[in-house]
Amino acid sequence: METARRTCGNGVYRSGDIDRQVAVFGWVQAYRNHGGVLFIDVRDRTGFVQLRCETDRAAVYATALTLRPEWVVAATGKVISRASNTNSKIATGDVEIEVHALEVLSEAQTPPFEIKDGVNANDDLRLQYRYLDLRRPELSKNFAARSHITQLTRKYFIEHDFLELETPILTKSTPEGARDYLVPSRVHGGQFYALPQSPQQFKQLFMMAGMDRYMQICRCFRDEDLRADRQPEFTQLDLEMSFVTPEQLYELLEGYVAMVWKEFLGVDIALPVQRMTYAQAMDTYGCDKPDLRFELPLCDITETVRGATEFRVFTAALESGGRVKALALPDGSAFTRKDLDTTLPQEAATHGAKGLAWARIAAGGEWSGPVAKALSVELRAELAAKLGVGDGALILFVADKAAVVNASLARLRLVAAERLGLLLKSKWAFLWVTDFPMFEYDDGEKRWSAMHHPFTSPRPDQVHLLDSEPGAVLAQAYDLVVNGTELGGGSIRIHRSDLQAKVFGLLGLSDEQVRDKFGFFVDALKYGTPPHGGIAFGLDRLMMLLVGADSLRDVIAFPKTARAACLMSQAPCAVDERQLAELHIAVAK
RNA sequence: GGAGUGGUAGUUCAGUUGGUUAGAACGCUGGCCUGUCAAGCCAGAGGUCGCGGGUUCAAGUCCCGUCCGCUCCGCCA
Repeated sequence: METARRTCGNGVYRSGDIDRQVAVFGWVQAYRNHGGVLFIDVRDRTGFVQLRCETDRAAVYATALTLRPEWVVAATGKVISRASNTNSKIATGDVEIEVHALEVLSEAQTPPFEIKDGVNANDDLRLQYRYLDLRRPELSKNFAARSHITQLTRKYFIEHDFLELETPILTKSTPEGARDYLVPSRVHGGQFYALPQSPQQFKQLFMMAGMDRYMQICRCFRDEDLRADRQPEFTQLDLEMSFVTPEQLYELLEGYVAMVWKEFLGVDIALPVQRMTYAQAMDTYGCDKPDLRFELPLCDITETVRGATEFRVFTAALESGGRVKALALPDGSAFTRKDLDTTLPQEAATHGAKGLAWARIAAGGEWSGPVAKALSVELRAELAAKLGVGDGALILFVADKAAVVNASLARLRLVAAERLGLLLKSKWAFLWVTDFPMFEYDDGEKRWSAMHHPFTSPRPDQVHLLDSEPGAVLAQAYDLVVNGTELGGGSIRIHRSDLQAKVFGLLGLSDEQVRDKFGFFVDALKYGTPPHGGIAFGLDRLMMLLVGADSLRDVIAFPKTARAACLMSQAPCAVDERQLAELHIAVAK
């Protein structure tokens, strides 16, 4: 029977199949023995169907009695109606297979956890037995979805005249950016390749080569610490176009996400997507990827409180050049005294805030809370008006350096939204964040570093500021944010070698470093480079959003742990001396 | 590098102020059962309380160290 032809997926049998002679293959998900009749649910990735084995077929019944969960079986028989015993909770619940022959193809040890949805096994156990976890329908459906999305993606961009092109995995380590994963060269002792953090330079070289429109679904590697939405290797939808403006890119990519949301979720996205500058986002929401499924804006009250209160927390922050911002919740009743004294300050503290001040406005306009008594009646009225809140409101204040104020209030905004039930998975808020600064100052290294990457073009109207005021220069860079997740980011690139040289100089790279690290690239720029730009989408994060996963591990088939290990294969691991010797490597003890 | 949190049966968990033989559910094994579909009923087996050290008459429980999972900060152009 191993050679019999499978009729179809187990989850697709319906009443229209009744009386068909069929062959069913799959894993035993459950068996229910009623003495004279025995039911077996046989699963594959399409679902499961119920086999019915009866004592009057002695060989079938004898085999059925031996079955255990996760054994692999083959059965032939006839699709029959369940008559009065249909089960509407199951897709195949109208029918069952009357088994005429049954064969065990593989026995299975008892698995370390049950293979069914809603399983609560520990993450480490699930990762160790990933191949078993992947049998669970709620996980395997994510990978069918992923396949669907990659096909839709290729189709969309090929239809828009893109070429799908490949770039090297063994490439060159560059300064700037994330820590590289290095690969030692056997042939060139003491030298190393780097795995790509992204194909950035190669895709620009494709533009210089006249490829015009490039796309790739490619793996990228960054040796940095992990998060729920960050793995050391991840998949990017990588794009680059010649002779393109940001407006054209927005239009193309809005078309892409609209197509994906429509095809996969049946959801119509309102186009065009809302836009906001980086400066607006930081001012209003305290972060560069605001979740706009809900409002709850932050309000800068620095100038309102300056000179108007003796409240030490505020005055101390002002004296050292800091800011005071407020997050006003029109209805604060969801927050207890314990939240205000403990939970919320702890959240704020993870982002550097030394404390959290708060005030409630009771019915009748009476203010209470630790801050209230330090605020005059006039100031209270002014704040309430500025924040647009009245009776029942809760106001959270953070006073500190601007970066701390923004980060901690942005965090509290999300905590509050979660508590208030505003993080709806059925709601989609798309946003382009534009006009990022070119550079941010690296206090540790005492130099400017590129906010996006060193190939990002300044806005044409900003070039003249490069010499005088690099911190103020705005870039032609943009991020696409969905429900507070940075889904993708890109920029118009520098296509003139003199401008590129200037930017490298501002980043503190010497001519020698530029020649050594980017020599081929700056040479290429001199041979007729078209204006070009592009974007990269995090495909894994896109999948997280589409399937509603809370972790990248649910959309990456064989993911790594928070310490970048694979619990299944036990990578990374030591290698033997002989391998190291070939690579001219000695491990420091 | 830092902070938080978790680790007890195959699995998920409970385990009080340190005190008798560490429990439950599911799973597993055996038996019964002809309409279940989270099948049901009966019986049974199953424990290095992550690991190491310490305090104590006595440690799953307290202390110190360490390993591993998860979340977050730093980091991630």
